[in-house]
Amino acid sequence: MQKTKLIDFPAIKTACSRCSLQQLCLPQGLNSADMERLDQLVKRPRPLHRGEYLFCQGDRLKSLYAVRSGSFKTYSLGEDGNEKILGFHLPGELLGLAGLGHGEYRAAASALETASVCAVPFDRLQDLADHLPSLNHQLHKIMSQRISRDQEVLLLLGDKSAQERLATFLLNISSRFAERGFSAREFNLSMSRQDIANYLGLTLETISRTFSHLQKDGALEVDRRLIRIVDRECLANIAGACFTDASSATH
Amino acid sequence: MQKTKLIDFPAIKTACSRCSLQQLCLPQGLNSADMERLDQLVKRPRPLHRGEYLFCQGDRLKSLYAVRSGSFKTYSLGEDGNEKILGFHLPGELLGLAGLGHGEYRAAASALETASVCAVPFDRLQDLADHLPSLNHQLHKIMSQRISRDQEVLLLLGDKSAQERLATFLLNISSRFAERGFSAREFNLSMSRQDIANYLGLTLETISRTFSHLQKDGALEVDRRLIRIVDRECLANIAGACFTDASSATH
DNA sequence: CGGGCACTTGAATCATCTCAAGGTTTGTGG
DNA sequence: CCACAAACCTTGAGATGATTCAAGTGCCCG
Repeated sequence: MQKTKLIDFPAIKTACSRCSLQQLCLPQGLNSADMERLDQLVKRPRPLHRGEYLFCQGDRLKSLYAVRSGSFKTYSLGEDGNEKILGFHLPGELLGLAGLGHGEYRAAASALETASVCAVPFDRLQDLADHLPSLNHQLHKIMSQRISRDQEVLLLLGDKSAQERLATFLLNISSRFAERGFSAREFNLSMSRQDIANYLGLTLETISRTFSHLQKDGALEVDRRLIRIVDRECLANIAGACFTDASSATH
Repeated sequence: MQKTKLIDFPAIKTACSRCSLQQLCLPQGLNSADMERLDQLVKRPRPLHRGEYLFCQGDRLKSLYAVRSGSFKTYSLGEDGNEKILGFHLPGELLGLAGLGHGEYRAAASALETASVCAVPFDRLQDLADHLPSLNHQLHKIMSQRISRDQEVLLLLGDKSAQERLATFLLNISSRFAERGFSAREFNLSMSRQDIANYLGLTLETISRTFSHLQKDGALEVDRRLIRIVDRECLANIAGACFTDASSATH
């Protein structure tokens, strides 16, 4: 009874064709007829709260997910039980791609804050892609970009110092916020220091000290999880100039 | 005149349908008619010598390459000029995938030893994939597996010690050799200590010391680049058991 | 045979980690 | 609304694993 209301209401409000994330997401480059067909596959489950799982490592892969709002972390669990964070995911980004070749999710995904997703049943997406070259190419593109993004992280973890890693991380987050229409200068991190440390291959204490240091250098102002980039150039220098964001606005 | 001979001869000898790498490579899962169509796209350029480039970072992406024999490294060049190695590539593996979303290669690839490849013009591959779902799905699968393989490397670089990294690396190489019909116990590394160090985010000296240490512990016998795994279990324990290869033969 | 390159080993240094204590914010129940 | 606990963050001091610098060996190729 009530169920119908609860499902339909957000479905109408968030059709791909009206979604502000269209250009960052799966429908990018699709004409409106194709987008409509994609839209029919998409389910929009109830929002998740901080800490809830979207999927777990080893679950059978049923759907790919596009982040609609909020943010997620994906992480792999070692048998010693401790997690290693593989990535943070903002609206418009796809989750579950690594599982596609194995039929099961390769990592767990959990919400860092209240968050919602679009779920796309994978087999139906693949069927549709078989008939819509434009969708298929977009899928190729997204997967390829994911490969090159992961490789940038390899670069980061390869031989950079704590300062370089954190500075690069912040610039990366900043430009991803900017792409989504938020401020590149000032933003709230949705993840804890512990999560950042884990992701960057450092300890919580080192992250904390490095934040203090960047602040003392005048590159940042830090207030708990609120970050303001005061001197972007300084930060970029510290990052080792390996990060050149020609595009990002100072919005 | 002579050109014709030189091109045709290897082309006949190495059609996908007769290639021993079929099951590891792009044609996996294709029926013979489809494989034939793929085969018609494939060019097989002259072999490369040690140190020669297959492509450079920033080159316009024309083809994907499948390693046919020998091995390659892919690496990204920082503007400070030093390289960061992103991966080592054995026969059957695809090169160039990260560039597909950008239209240009994101890293350089050079031969570690005399090596040959199959070149697949990317736009024609994409056209063909648009009409052959089985090929398309295989492409998805390969890209997805690449994402999850890269993520395993993130795990490795995240918080492992030098010993854990090198042990994991060797077990990984070993099982990849085994998949290709070579010995899992004894093999020649095609890359230098410097390359291994770079890849694992360590220094040359640390790699050298760690080899000595693993040898002293009785896990390995090392003679220059010839590695014999003496005590696989010991090596796996050192690797942190994060590496479980249920399948690999002791061939 | 000689020169160069790849590798090994040692000793000192340094960045990050570990351990430990203290502070601040947030949420909860009285 | 306050008191308290839990979670999160900061800072310090000492330990440690990897790096750097330096010397030396052995192998390959001309």
